Amino acid sequence: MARPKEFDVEEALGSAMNVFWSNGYKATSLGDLTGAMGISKSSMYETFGSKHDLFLATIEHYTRTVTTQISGAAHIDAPAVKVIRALFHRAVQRMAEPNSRRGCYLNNCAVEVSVRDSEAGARVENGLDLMEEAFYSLVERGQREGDIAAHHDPRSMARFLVSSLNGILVMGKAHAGTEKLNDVVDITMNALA
Amino acid sequence: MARPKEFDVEEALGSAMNVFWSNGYKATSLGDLTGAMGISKSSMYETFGSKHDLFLATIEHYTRTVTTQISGAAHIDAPAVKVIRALFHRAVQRMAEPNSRRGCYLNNCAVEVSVRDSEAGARVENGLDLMEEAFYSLVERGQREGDIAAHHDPRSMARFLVSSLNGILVMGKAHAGTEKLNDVVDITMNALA
DNA sequence: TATATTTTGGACGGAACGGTTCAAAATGGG
DNA sequence: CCCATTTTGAACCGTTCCGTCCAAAATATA
Repeated sequence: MARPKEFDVEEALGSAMNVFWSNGYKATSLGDLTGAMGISKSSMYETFGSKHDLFLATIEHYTRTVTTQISGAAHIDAPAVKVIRALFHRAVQRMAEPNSRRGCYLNNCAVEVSVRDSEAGARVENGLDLMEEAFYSLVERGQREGDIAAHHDPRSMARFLVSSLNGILVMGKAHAGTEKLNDVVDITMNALA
Repeated sequence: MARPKEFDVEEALGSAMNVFWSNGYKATSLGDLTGAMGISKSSMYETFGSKHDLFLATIEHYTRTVTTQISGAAHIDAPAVKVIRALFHRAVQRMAEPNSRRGCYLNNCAVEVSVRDSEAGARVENGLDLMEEAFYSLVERGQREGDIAAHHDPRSMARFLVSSLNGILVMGKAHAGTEKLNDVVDITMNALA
């Protein structure tokens, strides 16, 4: 038989995503990518096709990981509102760590390329929809638990949460401190009541 | 005497800003810029110094225009909450027009370059602070008028509004429709009460 | 060992990029 | 007309970039 693949495709995808995430699409060179992925340029083209194809794959990769992450948190045995608040606080905390101030990958992609790159745009839209879906089930549970006012449309509320989270992450890119961001989180959580 | 300047510097600055706004910093070439500005490469370097210097100048230019715009709206003879709502609705409407789906320039700059370009980052931060200041006076007025609950800290509320607006604009980059965005606006406005 | 496949590194091409420089043309006031 | 200044276009440099290609080395199975 033949020589088997030596590198884990999914792991290389994650490394590439991290570079795009930190630097953006245009500012990332092939050298940056292959360096982080730990493979040669030849293998990259063989496996993923092109820089752009690789980019699209990283968006899907991110969507896969982040939605399972939120969904995982949703099944924690705690009131839904507490879970939501924890998700927001963790996001704020991330923005305070100097090496993690990258925000949401979908957010970054939406801003940098979504309008001009329809292939990337479609994947970003899909990813945000799945994020909304994850929040949707949390909102529904919060309403059943009585912590979120029943008169709210859970669909709109889920959208509001996704939008707010993205807004907070953008603010975190410009402002360093976490206090300002936590103020915003508090008001956001009050809107659920 | 000498030959006078033939092009309006402020106007050229606006044209350059529009290109950066639509394409991002990295994806914008000198040709794109000089083409839109209607001047030669030589004149551009003579007047602005470099692509990066020009970029920084456009951020300041945007801050100048957008803050005077919001401050202008703030002096309209209408309840402050109505003014705020109108500002949000206009932003949503802009995202529906195919050629205006560019979001907030400060937002775009924050996402694309703020973390790695400290010079740009400082200017973005300053711009967002001034936006917050414009909303702050609106919130204070809204509280005096009785439309915004007095127990809210106006500073935090102003931050919340800036953050929410940015979140909505990011969502608008991925999702085409305005209905979803208006849902978010409604919930945001409810948070003021 | 022979075979099939993966991986690598490097070379290469063609293009685009940012930035510099210069000479010539254009312009308006003295 | 003369002069100071602006504007232009083009040429040029060195760099970086994406993508292609290939031959050699590495590897696991039969």
